[in-house]
Amino acid sequence: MATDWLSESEQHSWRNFIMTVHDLMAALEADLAPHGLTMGDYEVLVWLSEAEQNRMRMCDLAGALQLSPSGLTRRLDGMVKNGWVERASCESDRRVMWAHLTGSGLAKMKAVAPDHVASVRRHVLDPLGPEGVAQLGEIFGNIGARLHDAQPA
Amino acid sequence: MATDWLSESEQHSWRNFIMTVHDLMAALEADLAPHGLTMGDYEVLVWLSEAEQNRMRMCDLAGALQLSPSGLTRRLDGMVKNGWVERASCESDRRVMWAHLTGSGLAKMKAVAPDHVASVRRHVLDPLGPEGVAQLGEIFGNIGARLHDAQPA
DNA sequence: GGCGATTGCTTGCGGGTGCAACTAACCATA
DNA sequence: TATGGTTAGTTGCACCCGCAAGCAATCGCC
Repeated sequence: MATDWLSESEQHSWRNFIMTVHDLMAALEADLAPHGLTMGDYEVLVWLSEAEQNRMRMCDLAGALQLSPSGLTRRLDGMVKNGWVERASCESDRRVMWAHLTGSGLAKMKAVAPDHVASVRRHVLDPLGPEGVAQLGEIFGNIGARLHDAQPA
Repeated sequence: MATDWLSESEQHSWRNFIMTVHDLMAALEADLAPHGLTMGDYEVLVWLSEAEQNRMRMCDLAGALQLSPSGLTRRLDGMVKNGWVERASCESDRRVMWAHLTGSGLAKMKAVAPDHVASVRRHVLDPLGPEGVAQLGEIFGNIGARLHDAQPA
């Protein structure tokens, strides 16, 4: 039966996906490394730069980054040390810590973004073309929809 | 210019991909966890079970798993401790260590595979349908081809 | 045959992450 | 107001991983 194992073409697609994702992430990390940051750092910069007043609550940021609370604490430690982010306590709820993008962090973001965008273009968007990019979005939209349907139940 | 940043649709596709991959891997890991192994462990079982005489040289296995030599050493440590894999020295080249799948490891593989296959079907193949699966393979084939073209140069 | 270069694997070390436990603060209800 | 439950964030611990160093064995070339 087709349900007990994968057909040859299914297996080909699946393994292609699994192995290429690994290489792709490594390539993106490698392109970002000369700038002194990781993909994780970059995503912090992106989210904070797009946030109102360039700041987010730790818990919201952790959710956005798909990171555990402790994971975010440690990641921010590094970014604070680099001067890209500041912690600020919240007046209205003293449990909350704001992660606030500094001017230096915003400058870093603007300096690095073009390179990273070019990297994504080179490794992903250009090889796929507009049609492939649309398919990529649709495919992972479908997978994500199924995932989020099942989980919160 | 379109080359300095991503269009809205490009950004949508890209973020959808990045975030869903994270959730997808977490879901696959979670489905595998009750069996007492990780995706990494499972992949070792797959490669060794498909290998000639159920064994591979460490360096070849590391390449197959996209793992550094030290990473493989540690992963095998765990699998040896669980009795799924044995190390065996090679007669013809005494630098080489064979990673050899034990009977217990093969049994584990056969016991777990149907569940994992079902997990992949549920989270990926079913939501996409045959056409989507083919697109998935093509997309990452294209990305992978571009990656491997550039690197070895 | 011999010696430098290469290959295969392991170990030390540091970085990144999640889980569980903990503290602090907020909230809801009596 | 008092108390139990919830939420936000940090810290301790363990795990996984890659890099660099080290060691052993093999290969290549004189």
